[in-house]
Amino acid sequence: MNLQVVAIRDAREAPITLSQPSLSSVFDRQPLERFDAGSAVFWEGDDAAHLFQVTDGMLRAVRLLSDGRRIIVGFLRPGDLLGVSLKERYLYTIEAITPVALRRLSRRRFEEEIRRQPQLRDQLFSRLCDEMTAAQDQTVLLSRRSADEKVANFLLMMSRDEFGNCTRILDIPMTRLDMADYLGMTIETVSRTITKLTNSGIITATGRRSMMVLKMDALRSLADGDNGENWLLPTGSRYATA
Amino acid sequence: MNLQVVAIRDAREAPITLSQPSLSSVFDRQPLERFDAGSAVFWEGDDAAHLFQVTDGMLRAVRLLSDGRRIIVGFLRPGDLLGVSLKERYLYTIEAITPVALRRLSRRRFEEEIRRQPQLRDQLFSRLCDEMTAAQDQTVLLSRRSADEKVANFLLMMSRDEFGNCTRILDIPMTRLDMADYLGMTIETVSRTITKLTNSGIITATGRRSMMVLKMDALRSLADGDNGENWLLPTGSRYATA
DNA sequence: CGGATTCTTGAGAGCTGTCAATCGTTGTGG
DNA sequence: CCACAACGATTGACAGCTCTCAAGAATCCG
Repeated sequence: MNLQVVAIRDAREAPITLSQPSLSSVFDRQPLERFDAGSAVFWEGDDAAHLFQVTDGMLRAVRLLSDGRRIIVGFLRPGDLLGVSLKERYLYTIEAITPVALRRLSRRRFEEEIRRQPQLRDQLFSRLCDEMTAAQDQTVLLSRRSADEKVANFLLMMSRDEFGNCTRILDIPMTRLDMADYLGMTIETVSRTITKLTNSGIITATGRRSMMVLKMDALRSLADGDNGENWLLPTGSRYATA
Repeated sequence: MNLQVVAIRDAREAPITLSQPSLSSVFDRQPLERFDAGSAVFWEGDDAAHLFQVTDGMLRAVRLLSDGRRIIVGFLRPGDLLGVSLKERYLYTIEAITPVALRRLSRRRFEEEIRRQPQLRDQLFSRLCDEMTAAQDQTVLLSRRSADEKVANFLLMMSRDEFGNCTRILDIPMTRLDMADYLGMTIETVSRTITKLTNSGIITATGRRSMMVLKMDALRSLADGDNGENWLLPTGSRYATA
């Protein structure tokens, strides 16, 4: 569920034959570059001279508003492409949340490859369309959903690995502030919501930055906004809404 | 500020030479089709068999969530293309707000034209990128801004004509519900906010569905979230925040 | 161990949503 | 031309949710 130009997730469904190069394959020969946690790969406003493919680790795409508000446009994981744009300058800052490994390609060379291989252009185009519908969904999530729904959706997003499979054990490398700035909330509300989910037995903390989903169904129905069935407090049910 | 695949606004900056056909020129020979206000051009889930270019009037792109919530993804004006997608089915319903005139092209023919003229593909690609950054801005607008800021931004959007020029006289053909579902608010809050803007002398109603901007600067600073300078109540200033 | 950072928790206020009543306009039919 | 219904818009009262401000707890790192 990455946003827009932020990250173009490569197709993983179809096995790639040698005669049908994939978008990510153009990065294959590039050397690995490593960035420490907290360091920036590029800054908003920089000359958009390179594209990167994430090989390992997690990053965040950050935008700063004129009034100082900070917005996280998306999180990036292995397989994502970043820096795809037809603009002259990057529209957001990319920062490493964990130590990361990337492969870099100059924009010039990337565009050459795209030009040389029309299939790549089709792939890119198709990926852009997918990203846009994802952006639409994110817009809906942010504008019309409660804190519970937002956090539930976020946890579900984190529960999917890079291949789309669903795991019960979540690795949450980002801080509460990152989550808040991604979901359009404050860190306090994020914290309170997670506490509520924990108290209701839907999730349990297994470490400082990891947790486990105990009731995946409950989490899913929360994420969809099915608030009718009081999921909170199996006994006592102070919050009964029926 | 149209969203994503919803509407692809054609380039208007550069004059188009005959040897450099524009995206919209492929529609030029198509006959005009007219739709009454309130009627639908196509429905969410329909086979995405056609593309349309808006010639006259205003439309809305609507999505319905599983729980019944209604979301307006964008408004469409003359010059906009709609139905652009690589998906099999339309992702939203298009309804005419006013009487509209459209030109229709089958998707097959549109794709043929795109294939035949690589420049068109470039234009389309570039337009998609623009729309995605617009979608990003819309996401920010919805997630992190107050009712005042949302409405101010909406009015500014409506104050721009199809060529990007700014007018003081606004034509607002859509209902409060449309605005509410676009901005992620309720009709009551929309109404209250507009009343507040009117009382503060920033806008004034000139008709049932039209208004005039009296203080464009104030509207702009509101839209940007500059809430520090108490714009409300020129005298009395109950709302002083300094 | 001590400081810095992050996270949690609490109390209170403000904003927006909900419910409900009223007003104004539009359109229809007598 | 007026009465009336239908619809949209406005306004009010109230509740609930989220933010703000603040303090304290937990964790990390030197």
